[in-house]
Amino acid sequence: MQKNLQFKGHYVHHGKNHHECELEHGKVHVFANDDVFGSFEAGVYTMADNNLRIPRNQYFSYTPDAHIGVGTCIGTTAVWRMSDGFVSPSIVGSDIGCGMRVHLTPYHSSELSHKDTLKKLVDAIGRFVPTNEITNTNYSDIDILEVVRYGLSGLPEKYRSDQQWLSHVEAANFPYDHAYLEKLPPIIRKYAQGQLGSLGGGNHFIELQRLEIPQDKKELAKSWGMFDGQLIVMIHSGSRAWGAMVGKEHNKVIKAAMDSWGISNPDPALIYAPITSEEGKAYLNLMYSALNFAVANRHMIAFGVQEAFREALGEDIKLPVLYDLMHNYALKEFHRGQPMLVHRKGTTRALPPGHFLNVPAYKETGHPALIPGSMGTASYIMAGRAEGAKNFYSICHGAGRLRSRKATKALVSVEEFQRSMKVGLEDEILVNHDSLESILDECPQAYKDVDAIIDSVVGAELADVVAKCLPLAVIKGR
DNA sequence: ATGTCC
Repeated sequence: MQKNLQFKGHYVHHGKNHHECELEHGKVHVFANDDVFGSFEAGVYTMADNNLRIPRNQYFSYTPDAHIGVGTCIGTTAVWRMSDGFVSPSIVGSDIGCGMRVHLTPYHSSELSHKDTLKKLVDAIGRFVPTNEITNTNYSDIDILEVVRYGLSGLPEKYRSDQQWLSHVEAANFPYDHAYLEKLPPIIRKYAQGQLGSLGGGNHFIELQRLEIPQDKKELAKSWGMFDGQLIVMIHSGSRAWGAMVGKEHNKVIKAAMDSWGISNPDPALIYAPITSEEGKAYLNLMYSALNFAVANRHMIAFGVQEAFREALGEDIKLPVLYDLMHNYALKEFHRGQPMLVHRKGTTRALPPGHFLNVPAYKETGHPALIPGSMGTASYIMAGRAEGAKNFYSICHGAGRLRSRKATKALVSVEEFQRSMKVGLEDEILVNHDSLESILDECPQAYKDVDAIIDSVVGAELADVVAKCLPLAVIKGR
């Protein structure tokens, strides 16, 4: 048996980068290479054990980017049967529907790599896509109720920007019982109306990136419309105040219900309800409203980016969407012959070629799985493998935070951050902030090494790298 | 993550 300094219990080595750790209340599957596995903090196992106290869990795992979160680690895949299982706002995460989107451009990065051009683009994107908490994007012709009811299909015709706008997304619209919308505080609609198409803060970003495609993936990449050196736009955002409020409200309601049911957990922040309970149903229905908002929000961010390209470059170009998917949600999926509720908190679905859940456009190849790195480091576009079935087709969602925002600010200097962004050098990564101080907690030193995370996933045969995406410029909120 | 805190 291999040694893991952090995990004291018994574990089975299942295959390369796949460990099954026995805890008091069940098992957690960990997908990580030896270095990453050895670096896991002890607290993630306590957290797993608390989660495994939730009755009738069918599967629980960590991707290599796993780290401590509220109630449940970010990097968790947790599965219950629909018939007798549980739904947990804590295992969805606070930013419901948080996810990734990539748009392709017709440009080779060398055409736009001049600093003045990039600066112009960054500046324009900053104006067309607000980032602040209090935003007013002024899409007054969009009915926010239509958006949360029907997702992308609730957007007016004029915002349907390209041929692929509805077909190249993980989910354009989640149907649910709209009567539950009446239970939300009315003020939420006002916030949402002003926030649609805005980026938000924290780890959310828009990046201009350059593709680097491995030799053996050139053909697949070409079939996805990608080429070596291509300039692409990567977007990371979620459901803004709408999802935050849905989560907050139901945390309170379900917490009270747990008390009345006599359910308790060592971690008071871990909240869960039977799927068939009224509280569980209410959360699931409104979670879908947040997923609808999130995908429409990313679509509208991309709309703003396209307007910015048009203004900055003076060309009427199209930026077709490659794909849009989420890494914070609970989805009903059929696995092992029955309907299951698959929670992914900071994990990304990567369906393999031929899988029936793929959208038609990617049925043959599997869909692109979009994995962001930290600021100043590479992001990745992956493709799922059939072997991913062992983890319910979940892979990592990014680099994964290494240290808290507070600890990062105490440890890393602005100068170190500037060096990471190559400030002053020829290949400086442009940022939409005059000073990096206000976003110091987002520096690469705050995150794990994304290359080690990707190596873990590839080694575990969950997915392959189709393209490495190198950052040229980044737009962040604060 | 979040109109970031009752």
